[in-house]
Amino acid sequence: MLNEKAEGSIPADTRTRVRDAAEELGYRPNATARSLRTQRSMTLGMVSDEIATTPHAGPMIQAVQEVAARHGYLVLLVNTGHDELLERRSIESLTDRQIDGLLYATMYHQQVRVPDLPSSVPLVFLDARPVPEAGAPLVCSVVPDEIGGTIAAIDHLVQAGHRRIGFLNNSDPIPAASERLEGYRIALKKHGIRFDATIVVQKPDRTPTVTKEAALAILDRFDRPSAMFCYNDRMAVSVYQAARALNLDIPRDLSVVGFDNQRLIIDCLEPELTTVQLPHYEMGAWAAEELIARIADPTRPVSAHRMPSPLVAGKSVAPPGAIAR
Amino acid sequence: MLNEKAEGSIPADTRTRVRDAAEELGYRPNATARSLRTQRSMTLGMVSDEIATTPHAGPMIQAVQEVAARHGYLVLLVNTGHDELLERRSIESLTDRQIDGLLYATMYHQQVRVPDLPSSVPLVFLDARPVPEAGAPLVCSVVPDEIGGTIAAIDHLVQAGHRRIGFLNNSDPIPAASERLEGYRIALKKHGIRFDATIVVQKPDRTPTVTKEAALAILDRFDRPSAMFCYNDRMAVSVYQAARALNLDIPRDLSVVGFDNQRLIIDCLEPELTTVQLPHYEMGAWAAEELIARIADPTRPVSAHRMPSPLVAGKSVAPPGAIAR
DNA sequence: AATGTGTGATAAATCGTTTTAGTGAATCGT
DNA sequence: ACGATTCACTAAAACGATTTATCACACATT
Repeated sequence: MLNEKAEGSIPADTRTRVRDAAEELGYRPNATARSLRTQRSMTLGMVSDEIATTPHAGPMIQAVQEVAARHGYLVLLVNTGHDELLERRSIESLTDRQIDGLLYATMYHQQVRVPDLPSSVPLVFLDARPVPEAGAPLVCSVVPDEIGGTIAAIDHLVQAGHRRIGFLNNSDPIPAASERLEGYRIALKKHGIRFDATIVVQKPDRTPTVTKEAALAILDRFDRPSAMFCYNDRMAVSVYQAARALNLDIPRDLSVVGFDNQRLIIDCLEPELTTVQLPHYEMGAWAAEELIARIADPTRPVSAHRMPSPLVAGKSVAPPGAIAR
Repeated sequence: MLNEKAEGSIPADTRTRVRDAAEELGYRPNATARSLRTQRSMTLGMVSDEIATTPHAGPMIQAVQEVAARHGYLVLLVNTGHDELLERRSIESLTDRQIDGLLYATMYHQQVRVPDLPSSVPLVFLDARPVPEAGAPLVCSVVPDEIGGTIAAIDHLVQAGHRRIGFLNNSDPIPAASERLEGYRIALKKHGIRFDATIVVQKPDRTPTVTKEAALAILDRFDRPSAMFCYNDRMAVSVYQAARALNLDIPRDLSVVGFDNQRLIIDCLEPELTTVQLPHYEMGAWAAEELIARIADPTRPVSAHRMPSPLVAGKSVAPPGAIAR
């Protein structure tokens, strides 16, 4: 009676009277009963490996949440750490609650197995890609355009006049690292610059001292690069520290470009770091939109989207000085 | 039949046979139907003002999520920004879904009005306190012990030998700022140190340049303090930058203590910043536990908890040098 | 032996909606 | 004016579990 379906059928004044009365009494339809009857819960499930440890989470969750709200959905959030059992149980728990769709998010660009899930539940990967297995079901995904972002960074440095550009990369076996290396090679080739393995180093992330030593090793040489491209902003911090230790002024003696656009880090750095934006918000929004569209039309073609990663200019890039020519 | 209630009644082998069959068929009880009948959804609602803009969110959400999972609950997360209408609609949407309890979180210690909510739904404030109004309903809350944390910081500095301790505070009208100022006064008094308004300055947060200028103004004087206590780690960054501009070595010429223990920031600073931990994880866990306990027993007495904020020692504190005596 | 008590199994009611079915009246076409 | 179709409205069924009611039967007590 209170729904809009039977449009012309009821006299307008009656309808408004009833509606007013309902308003008056504070009537709210019981969503649980409605879900039970309609088999739709207007709820999206979101599972992710970790939320707290990485600072990327915020914008992604925020975006998913906003898009969901705009379409009348709410988001059930679960983070499972890397506990397989917990993950399985969480997903069961979500499907028990009749979620209309599931977002599977990881906190950095990663390859993951496709979780078991009733095939009736639409699924979208967020900042993750299905590991390419034979017979694995196709599933929608959105990841950052690592290669494009890297090329933008190198282009920017080359345009500033740099030809000798070092790369401090992450050694972990993840797409983010390998694709940025690939982008680096592509960009060098594009500009006719020879790849020099002596100024490319891969170190595990999360050990600032190791990173700093690696940066020192590259920078404390007569043929040091005039610019450093870093896997992320945190590693760029180590480069800043190494540069200071060697009395190199940024950007006069050394240009630096990071990755992530972590404002918290960048605000600590003088001069402000030039970096590449990881489009977490945009990916979250895309994934949520895609999922909701897929709920409406489960047959729509699956797509693997790469979200552009634009350069964010700071003040850490300048033409190379006289020394590093 | 599949529940554990009728314990001794059914022969053991029959029960296991039935259970195995259920397992085999992949039977899962429909949580929606169960909720409808039992009026319990095993779901907690969590609304917060903002998630993405502040980096505190992670540990709080994580803790809530973990505790909830441990008790068999899932968390419906909504963030409303500062949109009153959206907040009201979100809370309605949550109660429509029969949530068993609601966490109302803010991203920094704040006073908030108590949201309207059916009185049957237990409510706990997280990092927020109800604004003290006449006739306002009492509600559980957990906030950081700002005063205790501040005292710990000042004690630490005094123990290192400092007597002239500046304070760079936030000027926003929020409990975090006023209570830290209160803690500062209490700690000084405790150690018999006179309050000197010329080395206490309050500036709005989020404007690093203003903060840096304020720090410069305090430090570029013959009677500059030998130590600075800062409202948060971000402000401490400005102090570091001011100190460098003035050629003051930290900690030799100036000791610094921050607040928040933001690892992302602290990892950027040399030397490592001594700071005070804001117990986000612990508060989240407490709030979730309290909420779940309150669901089980709605009559339990309301409590306003203050979570200890311990000092986290870095390398930015040393005995005062000869100059600043 | 008759009554009362406990027990295990089966049937029915319930939760609050949506959806379908059904009913009588009104409208329409020929 | 009669049969057919539409229409507004009421009643009932369905969603899938839990909870309560019913009932027959065995057992124990007086």
